[in-house]
Amino acid sequence: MVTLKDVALRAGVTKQTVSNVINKRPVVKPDTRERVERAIAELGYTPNLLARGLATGQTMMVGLVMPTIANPFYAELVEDLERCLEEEGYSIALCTTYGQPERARRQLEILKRRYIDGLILADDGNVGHDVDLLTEMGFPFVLCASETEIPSGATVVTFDHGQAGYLAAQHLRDLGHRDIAVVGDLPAHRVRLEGAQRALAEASITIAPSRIRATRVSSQLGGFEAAMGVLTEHPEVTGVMATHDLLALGVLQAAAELGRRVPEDLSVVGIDDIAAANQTHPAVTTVAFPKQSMARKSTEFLVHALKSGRQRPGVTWLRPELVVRESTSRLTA
Amino acid sequence: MVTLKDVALRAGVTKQTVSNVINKRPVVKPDTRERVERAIAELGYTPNLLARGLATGQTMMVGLVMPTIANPFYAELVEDLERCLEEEGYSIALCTTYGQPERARRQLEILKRRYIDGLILADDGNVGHDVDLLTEMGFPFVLCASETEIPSGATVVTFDHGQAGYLAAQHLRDLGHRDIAVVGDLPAHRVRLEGAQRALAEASITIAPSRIRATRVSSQLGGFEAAMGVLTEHPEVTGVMATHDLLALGVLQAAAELGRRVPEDLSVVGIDDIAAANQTHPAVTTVAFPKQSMARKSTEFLVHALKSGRQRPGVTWLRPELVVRESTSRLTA
DNA sequence: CTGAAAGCGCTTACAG
DNA sequence: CTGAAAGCGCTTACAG
Repeated sequence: MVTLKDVALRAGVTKQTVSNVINKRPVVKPDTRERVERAIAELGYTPNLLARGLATGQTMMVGLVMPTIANPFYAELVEDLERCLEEEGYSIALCTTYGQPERARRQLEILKRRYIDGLILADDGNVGHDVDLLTEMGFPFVLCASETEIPSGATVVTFDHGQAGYLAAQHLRDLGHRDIAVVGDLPAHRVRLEGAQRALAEASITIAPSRIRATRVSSQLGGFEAAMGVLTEHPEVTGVMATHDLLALGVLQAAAELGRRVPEDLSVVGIDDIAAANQTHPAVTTVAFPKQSMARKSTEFLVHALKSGRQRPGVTWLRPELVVRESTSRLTA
Repeated sequence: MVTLKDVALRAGVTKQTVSNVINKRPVVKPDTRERVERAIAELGYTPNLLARGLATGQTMMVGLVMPTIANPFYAELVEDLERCLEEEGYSIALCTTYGQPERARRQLEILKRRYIDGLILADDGNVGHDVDLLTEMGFPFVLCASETEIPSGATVVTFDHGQAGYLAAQHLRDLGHRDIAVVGDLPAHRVRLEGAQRALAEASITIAPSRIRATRVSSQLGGFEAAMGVLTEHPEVTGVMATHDLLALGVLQAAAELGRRVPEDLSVVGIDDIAAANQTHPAVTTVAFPKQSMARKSTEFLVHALKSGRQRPGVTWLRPELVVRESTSRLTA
């Protein structure tokens, strides 16, 4: 393995000068610089990041703490973050917690010993309680918050879930739907439901309690079951809002099972915009969360904290957007 | 930040002795050991992994190079690997390549500079060509191979894709199906198709070329389109094998669209056993790849190479397993 | 079983 | 603009 010393020897200068060249310090005479650069190229030298990290206290690694990447949402967030962080020269150490606080703590302990520069964590509602722990660990961090309570005193980037519900319901309302059912991951998605109710209230529509169906499990299957129930009991429903896309996929299946054509007989709208939502037939109209903005903002805040040396607490709200596809249409009758 | 020195000072010994205690070298007198351990606890000392890495050449990090974790298969593999590696004390640095060789090369370059201990890469058919590059980089690596050509000279863990196709088709065959269609990601999944043909040949069944449909895109939508085509043109088909589960989901949708009940009118079998396959209604019968075994084996080989100091080239084949769910049934008249 | 010294490969003041 | 020295926090022979 070739080191600074080898390069210095070859170029006939000291390690210091080589270091100056590498770090682009404008104190090296042009011809010296060129000699050093030639030696670097000839030897194929690349700095040992470990040694540099030890010397400078900067490892150029950031830790990513996620509940699970088996959930496409987090997987995509990780990829977006990786791209953003890469541009800034950072590599990522990945830790998944499976929502287990004790596991999260252990992972953080290890990251601390590795002296990563900073941390981006997706709040699954557990880690948020550890803001104190995180703060006392001493390195900058940014929280990508889920729908659960927004922790204070931290730098947080989060989505406006109420607005998402609002947009989904507003869309159904504007298409003329009046008898609307909700298939939802409740009470977790309470805020989304409230947003929907707000949109409908503007047209003096209320969702009958009998039309609001909490799912047994938060999956496609759960959406299927809930939709089978509500659509069988209340066939007059013309629009269904699912509080997330996986449920919407289940609603689609229930509609097929019951012989109701989507969107001709039934409009279905979801929230999240997972990839699968655009893979079904018909493709699902949904409300997209700007994941890429979340990645970009989080990176921006973290890098700022890293460079300035101090963290700027506060909450940044990201606005969701309606994506109209094929599963919704104007009420005809 | 508390260091070895602080502990040594507090315990009234030298750094060497503290190091001996930490590394559990059985050369420390019991009461000295206890004194040191008390000091460690009181100070809350944990070794700086960066410094240790520089001194020993062991960072206890392994790099994971994956095409993308947006594909649930790789995401789950990463999680399984994380769990296995964690048990051995390793953290993971994640790199996604998006199947771009040039990107992969850049990522490897950075990992090299970080002096990770070893590498596990999922072969997306690109990285396999870089066995030479990898070998010359000098650290141990294990390849989790995809269906494409198996690189030689490396330590490889892979699935028997032919066997997967065999099991899927054998299942349909044993249920009495004779007119079988294939919806496939071809030619990529050629080996799976050949396995299927082998199983059917045992019962003197051949798949008519008109029944083999390559998908336009390798997604649920692609499966839908291909199935619509083949089922419309050949309504006498009673069983469909999809070369992977995402396609099978599309086949299910096509069946619904065409008013054919699954499994009463049509049996559908997939391959992969992605989570979604067990979320649909009906749940998809499929052939599962033992991802966890892949993670365990890969970790085992890597750790062995790390400890023994040399890599043992060779290919390990992992056998898939049939998982019977609701989308297949015996052919009735 | 314990102590003093050198080294891992960098960077960073500090003289010249 | 360049050189000699100390230091980041560990580990590892090597004496005692």
